[in-house]
Amino acid sequence: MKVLLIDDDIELVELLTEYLSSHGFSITAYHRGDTGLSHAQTHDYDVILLDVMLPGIDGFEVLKQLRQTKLTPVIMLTAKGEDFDRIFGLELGADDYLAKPFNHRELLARVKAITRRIENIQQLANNSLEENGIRLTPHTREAFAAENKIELTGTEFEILFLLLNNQGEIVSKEAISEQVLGRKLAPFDRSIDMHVSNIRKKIAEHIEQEKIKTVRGAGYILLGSA
Amino acid sequence: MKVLLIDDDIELVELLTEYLSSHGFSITAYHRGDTGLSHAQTHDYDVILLDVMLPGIDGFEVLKQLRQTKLTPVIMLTAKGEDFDRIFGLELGADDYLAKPFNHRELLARVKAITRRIENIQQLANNSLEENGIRLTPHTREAFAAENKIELTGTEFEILFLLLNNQGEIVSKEAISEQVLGRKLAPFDRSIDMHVSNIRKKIAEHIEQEKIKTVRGAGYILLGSA
DNA sequence: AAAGCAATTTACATAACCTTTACATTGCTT
DNA sequence: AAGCAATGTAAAGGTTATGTAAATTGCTTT
Repeated sequence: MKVLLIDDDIELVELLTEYLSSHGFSITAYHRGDTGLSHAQTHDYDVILLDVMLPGIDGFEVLKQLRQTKLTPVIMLTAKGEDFDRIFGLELGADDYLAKPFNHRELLARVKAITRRIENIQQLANNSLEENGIRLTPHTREAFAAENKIELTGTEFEILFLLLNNQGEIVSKEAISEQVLGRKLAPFDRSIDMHVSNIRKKIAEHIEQEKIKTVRGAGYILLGSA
Repeated sequence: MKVLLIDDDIELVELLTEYLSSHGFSITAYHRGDTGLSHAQTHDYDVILLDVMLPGIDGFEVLKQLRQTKLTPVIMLTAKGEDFDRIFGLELGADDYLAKPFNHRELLARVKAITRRIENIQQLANNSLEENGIRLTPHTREAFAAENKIELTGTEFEILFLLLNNQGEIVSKEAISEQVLGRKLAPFDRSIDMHVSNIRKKIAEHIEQEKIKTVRGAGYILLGSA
């Protein structure tokens, strides 16, 4: 994870660099608005930490110009006692703010939250739910096993989707019947067994290890990655 | 811009509806988590404002379930004094949060900030769309398949246009009926099937590969480049 | 009113696919 | 080991959605 830090407080920059580095981030720092901006415009970061009060051009202006070309998430940092216009920041496209002096742990939490959110959005933009070699994209109803496309029928897709959403947990046949087939499970209804059998067959063409485990008397489980 | 508001505070809902309406948004409101969720899952909004404390199911659960199928940006609203786990909300895929009581201008700024960001992301995604051999010019209503002009009727053009704008995604017959034909899809209405059949025939004169795929029980999908 | 189109409906063929049946197998209990 | 219930699955059956030619309707133009 790459973080760009634009702040003229040398001491703070050093502290943060050390702290974030020790948590697995790689940090690049600039101390002026103008130079920081041109660097940000030409390089890709996962998050930018941007001080409001900066030599060169101020943080708001940096954000405004940056937003004309980049969507990189920005957390704005405000100096102690500084009168910060949060609404203005939001309108310019800031993603979060933090008032100095701030707790390092809180900064870390926010950076992580933002990077995770970006990941989530990208994942959702691909529309995929990926786990242990099984990937489903609800939007297009496509399914992949170990990156090989498999053709599932509507019901098969829904069942696998349900299992994937409850990965590692037992899903009862009753639940599958009600949620996917839309009816109560009748005593000798073997329909779900058949669907599961067919799904397994299709997955097995690409993945050797059995993914859908039967829990006798209880239901089915989609095994987790471990 | 369409906003879905899920909040059980009737008074707040009325105030917000009035305020946001006056700024050009159209508002739909639900007062329970369960009903709000099922509506959100089946309709498209630009932003969802979601209260955390809700009758039915709580806001976190609504968000979690919604995120399984929809990308709609969500701003979470927290009641006064409520202990809100912000990081948890972000992890579930919330896009922002706001503590009550909040300033209306701030809410508006955040809604606008989010819709703008989403637009940007969508724009970026569209720019990377590859050519798939189908080209429509809405202005002159001309259609081309592999650069050969094809003659489409008005309805055919509209349907193909809709599919193209949702390239790679399933478009249901219901959606086509409502958006193109301007009426609800009736039980034995085969009109859309015929239009699709005719469009396919015309495309097939110039492109061998089937472009419009049927997803049984779900709708049609215009395939991307691959 | 006839002609010309486009949209829709009808009618039937076909394909997809869900379910049932039937029998084999597994796993648990006694 | 026997017995029983649950599960696996191939094959058959039946239902529903879809494809499409052809007829019909509806609208506009001539």
